[in-house]
Formats: sequence, structure tokens, C-alpha cells
Amino acid sequence: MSMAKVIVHIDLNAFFARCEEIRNPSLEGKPVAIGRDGRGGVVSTCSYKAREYGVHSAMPMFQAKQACPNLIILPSDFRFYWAMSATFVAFVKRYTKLVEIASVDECYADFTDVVKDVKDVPAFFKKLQKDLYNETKLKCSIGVGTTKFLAKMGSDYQKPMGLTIIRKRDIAKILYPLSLDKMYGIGKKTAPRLKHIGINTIGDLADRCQKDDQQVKDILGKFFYVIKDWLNGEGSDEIISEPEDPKSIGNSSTLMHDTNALEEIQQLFQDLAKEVSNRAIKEGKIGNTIQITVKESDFKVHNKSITFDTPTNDWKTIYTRAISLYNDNFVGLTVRLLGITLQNLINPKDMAIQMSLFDYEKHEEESATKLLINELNRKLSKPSLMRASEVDKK
DNA sequence: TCTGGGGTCCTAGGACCC
DNA sequence: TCTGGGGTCCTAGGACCC
Repeated sequence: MSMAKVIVHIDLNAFFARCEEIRNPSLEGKPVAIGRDGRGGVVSTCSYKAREYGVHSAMPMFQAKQACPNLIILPSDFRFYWAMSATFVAFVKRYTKLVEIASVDECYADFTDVVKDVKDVPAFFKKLQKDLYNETKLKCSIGVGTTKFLAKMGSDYQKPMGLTIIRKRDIAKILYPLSLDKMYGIGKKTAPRLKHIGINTIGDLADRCQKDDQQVKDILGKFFYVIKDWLNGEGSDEIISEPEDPKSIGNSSTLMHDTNALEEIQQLFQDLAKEVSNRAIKEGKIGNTIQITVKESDFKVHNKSITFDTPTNDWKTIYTRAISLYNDNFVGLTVRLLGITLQNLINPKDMAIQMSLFDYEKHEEESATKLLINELNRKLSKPSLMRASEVDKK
């Protein structure tokens, strides 16, 4: 067994709202929510003051306004948030290059070689937290553990500006008493199903996982084994510091009003296709599969996808493929939202290399095989037992 | 004025191939 | 005759996260 690592998860508290407060300090201490104020608008993030009124992420904006009449609503400014995020990551990278960006407002990092003595851990990260605040005014909560899961649970344990250390031997004391709703990976569909079979806390879940409970296995599928490991303190501790290539690029939009007018739908698909195309080109990706998403007035969501031999990132091709999917499946439907996603992404260069390599191998194999058979036939001076074309298939 | 938009991963059935 | 089994790809739907 290898030495336990020091894995850290840093979460920027109420990140979008905090960014706005930093830009405009007069907002500080006021109820602020970020998100669109209009049809379909929801709260993306809100300040801690707004939370006192019951406002929370994903809450419809009209409800948030009801809950907090003097709520200050600001549209999101992603360029600014990404710039602040980059500042944050640069700060963490001063300590270690082993940083994994998990999203715009959180990262994992491996501090194993940075904090030599375990006794120093609490003071070290308290200072890091204060330094980040003094330099950037960003607030963060920090989780420290031996795995990414434990670090993640730690950063969520106390907010804002919290610091929680969860070693393997702390799991029972810190995590077991928590409600199942606090468990990372268990969402609002699975939690009720587990509660229905008597699992109300993380401790209950750990206990039933330990017993290889069949009911729990049936609910969680292969995720059962991941969770069992997590709660045994044996999850992943690998920091993936190289950003991974995107596997899909999509864009979707809720219409101003529900519609079944083909013209409006075509216009939106065109805009979506252009946006997807632009981003694919920026990422240097082409994709074989086009998926469209259609949300009906009653919120029922449908996806249709089709895969082509020729990958693309050309907006007209994406548009044509999307529209034909729509015409074949949904014409006449009254829709609320439309989306296009480009999937099965590959790098055009890689494809060129793969193709040429493929052709090369095919040629090599054919000629080599034919030579071999001809040689054998010559040596045996007999009619061939096997035709070269059959050998090729093996 | 009801209920976003960006993703990832898993499941499960059918087609197809060997 | 009574209907292999493994692997991959495609497709639809769903859960989850931020």
C-alpha cells in the first residue's frame, strides 16, 4: 500500500455573487442573485444574504423575488467569472502544479509534497485561505482528505470560509451522521429510493454497502462499488491536471414563448447551429453525431440523434442535419426549448492520421499476406490451400 | 412570469459481426 | 432439432453535477 496523499478540494463560496461583490463592493452584505430575470430565468448563484431569505441555486427567479422582494438581480458575466477563476487557479498553482480544475469555481489539488508534516495541515490551509482572501477577496472553503471524495465532502462540510479535514479514521465521526442528501453523487431521484428502504444517513448507506445489500446494489448499479470504496476511504486520489478534450459541444435555448411555427423553429436551430459550429471550430473538433433536444410546453424532453460517416463542424451541415431530425420526428409539436449537440468529437488532424495509418496498414497487410502465400505456394509447389483473400479476413 | 444551460456517465435494447 | 455468446456501435432516456 502506498502512502496516503494529501488531497485538497477548494470551493469558491457563492462564486458568481462574490465576483460581483468584488467588482462592486456596495453590493456586499446585500441579497444578490445572478441569473436571467425573465421567462425561464433561474438563480444561478446567490449571496449568503439572499440565502437567509430562502433563495437558492436553481430556484426560479420569480420565486426568488417572492421570497426576497429587495433581491438584487444581476445577469451573469462569464468572461469576468472565468478571469477570476483563472486568477484563483494561478494562486493554487503557486503551491503545486498538480491541480485539477473541476469547474469554474472549484478545483482539486495534490499537496502531498507541499505540507510535509501532518501536524501543520490545519494551520497551513487556514493561512492559504486567508492569503487567497487578502490577494483576491475571494472566499473559499477547503476540504482536506486522502481521496478526492473525502476532500470534496470536506469542502462542503462548512461554508463559507470553512476548513474540514477528513482522514480515513474521521469518516465515521464526520460523514456518518450526515443526511443522505449531503452525499456527493446521490441526487434527488436516488435519495428518496434509498430512504424508502431505510437509509437516511450516510452512515446507514455505508453500513448497507459493507453488507453488500442487494437492494442497495439494485438501486445504485455499478455505482454501488464506487460508493462503497468512497465510504471506506479508498476512492480515487488521482489529480488530472491536463484538461481533457470535450466529448460533446451543445447549445440550447428556451424560446420567449412556446411555439410550433416552423419559421421560428428554423431560425432558432440556425442560431444554435452557428453557436455549436463556432465553439467546435474554436476547440478544433469535428463530430459525427448530431443530437437535437426538444422540450415540450409540458417540460417533456426528447432527444433524437443520428450518426453520419462524415464528421463536420460546418454550421450549414449541422443545421441541415438538425432540421431533418426535427422534421422526421417533431413537426407540429409546440416547443419550449430547442437544443443542438455535436457528439462523437474527434480532432480533424487525428482523423487524418488515423485514416492514413489505416490505409497504410491495409496495404501493408495485403501485400505482405499475398507475398507470404505466394512464397508458400511456391515452396509447396501445390495449388494453394487457402486463397489470399480469405487469409486477409483473419 | 411558474421550473436554465453547460456538461459527463450509465443503462438497456437492437443491429451487426465473428 | 429450438434458438451460443462476446464485442462494438448506435440510439433513447435518465441521473447527476455545477
